[in-house]
Amino acid sequence: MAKAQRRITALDVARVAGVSRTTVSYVLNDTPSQSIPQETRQRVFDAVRELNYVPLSAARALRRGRNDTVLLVTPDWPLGRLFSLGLAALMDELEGHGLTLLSRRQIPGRPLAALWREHTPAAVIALSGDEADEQAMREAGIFFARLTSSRTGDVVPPQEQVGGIQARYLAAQGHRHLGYAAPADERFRAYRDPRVLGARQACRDLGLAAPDVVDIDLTREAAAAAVRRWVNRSPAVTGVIAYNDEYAGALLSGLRELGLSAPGDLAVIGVDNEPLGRFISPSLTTVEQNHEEFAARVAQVVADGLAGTTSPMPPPADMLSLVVRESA
Amino acid sequence: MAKAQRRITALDVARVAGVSRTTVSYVLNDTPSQSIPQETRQRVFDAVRELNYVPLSAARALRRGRNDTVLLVTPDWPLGRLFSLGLAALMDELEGHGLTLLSRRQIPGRPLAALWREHTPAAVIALSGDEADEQAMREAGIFFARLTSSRTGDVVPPQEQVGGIQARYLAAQGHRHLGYAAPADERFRAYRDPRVLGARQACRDLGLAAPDVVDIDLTREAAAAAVRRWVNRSPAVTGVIAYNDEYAGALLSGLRELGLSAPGDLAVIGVDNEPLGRFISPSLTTVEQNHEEFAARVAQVVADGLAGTTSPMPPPADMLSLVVRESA
DNA sequence: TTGTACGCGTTATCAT
DNA sequence: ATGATAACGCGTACAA
Repeated sequence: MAKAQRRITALDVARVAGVSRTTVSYVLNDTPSQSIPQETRQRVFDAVRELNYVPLSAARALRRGRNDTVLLVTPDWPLGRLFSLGLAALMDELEGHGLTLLSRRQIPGRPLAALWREHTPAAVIALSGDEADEQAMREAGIFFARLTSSRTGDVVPPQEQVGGIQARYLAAQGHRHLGYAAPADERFRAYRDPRVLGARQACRDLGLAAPDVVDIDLTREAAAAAVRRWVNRSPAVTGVIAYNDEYAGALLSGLRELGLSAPGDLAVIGVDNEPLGRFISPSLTTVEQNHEEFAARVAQVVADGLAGTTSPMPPPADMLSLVVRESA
Repeated sequence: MAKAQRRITALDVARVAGVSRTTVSYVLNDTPSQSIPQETRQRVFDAVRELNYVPLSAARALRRGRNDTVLLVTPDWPLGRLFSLGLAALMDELEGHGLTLLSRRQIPGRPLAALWREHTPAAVIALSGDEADEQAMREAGIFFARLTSSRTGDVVPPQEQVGGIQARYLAAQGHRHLGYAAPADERFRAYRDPRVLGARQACRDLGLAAPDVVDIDLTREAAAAAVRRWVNRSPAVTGVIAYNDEYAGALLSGLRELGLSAPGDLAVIGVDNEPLGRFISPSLTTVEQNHEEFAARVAQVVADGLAGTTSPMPPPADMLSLVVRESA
């Protein structure tokens, strides 16, 4: 039985390759200030393969002062669908850039600094962040990507735009009086408020009355009640913006219960392009947030930031697409 | 302007607290073999707070030979919905145990060892793994959690059980001749095959004929064609198992196109409990895989494994629940 | 071109 | 009960 065997270090590689440990390091990091003959390099590579040597990230990090990782700081409220699904994609994208994603939850009281001081990542991704935090990280040489920022532009699609797209589409279909089915659940505030705001702004820009916002629970009964309110209103609401496809589904269900249908009696538009939306009747018109595109964009911003390249950062609206079907 | 300031180390804490570095380390890790007077401990804690000291994980890892991280090795085929959604939850759960999740994609050619040798995690989570890999990790003192294992029992719900539950439910509703709507897309093989197998086994156990498996694309037309085949068969198929809710939705849509309906003409049961399933008509009967429970279970297994506790590992079937609605 | 030597911050062994 | 000191593996200035 083999005794618990020692780790294979760069020194072992050096011995096998018949060079010094320094040379191994130079070759593996191809240090620009050193020129190693090709033959020597090959000997090192051969030894690496033979020994299955892999550098210990902890030692690298200790020495270089930073890890080849990206720290994702997640908020304490529940992540939306865009984020949950984008997470796996983000990991892949970053790995393509030689980076490993690790994530920690943001504790409201605790300062952000505690997290990156502990992990010393190459970059930090956060939904939002103090000016002070950002400054401190800059000084520490850590690239900081803030996903939502009113000043520098967002990486994440501004939720205002989501509401705006919905409102404009309904208006384009001839609807003059809109409703908004918003979640009563407080936990969705972070998404709900900007979406409602965006819809309201779009209506104002279009010269329409502000949408009639109704907070509903996610039940057919609550949805039916809202529908009744809208159709009986005068002037009647003819198009309604749903917070997401789930709420849109509830509205469709409520309409059926009342013997009404979309889009004739009430047009409905959702958000998220849930898989079932295309198979229901009427099929659901919706706004899709492409989470893979989202992940790719975030990864690109980080990679560019680390490379010192000024990230092009095209408008995030590209990540939003309108999926027109039958319900509106 | 402050010059790029030095890191705050345990030595700084020691100086402020008026003790030695060693004592600081003892207090912070409360080393069992040492008993430090309460007053000294407090002085150390105060100094830590005052200086906002946070231990550098890289240095810890280098010295202790392992990180406080869990390495998730993901397969190279696309992760299912259970996994994608469970990922965020898994991160949270592990953080609750003082662990940080980091993930790397499994490269088919590359040995698993390259990954954990580099990161030296406390534990590794993988979908599957060599016997040799497992052995090597055991020797290296790394806990290995294999999510699917035919021998030791799975952490992830066996997909065979999913198919079994679906088949048994339909049988309990009186259906004697079943169909299975499977994805034609090759990328779903890893889930598709065990689910079909489970359904087939359940049918055999129940004395039913094997389900008529039809591979379909995710379109209404393909679904309608399959439906036509089933209802015209003799004996007619009266209940059909869908690979997931999306395929179930396609079937429902196909039924409508043919002027038929569920469950009267053909009962349909799905998998995943997609959000829209409860609002469509007929509402969708389905098997739910609770991804949060899944994440919690995985985290528990890892935490128990690290603590040396023998994990209780109750049957993963708890993670599956039947959601009975109208469609079957 | 290659080798020697030091330090990164922490934990653990051994004295005191 | 506390302190001095030696590793952990790697990168790099400097010497040869």
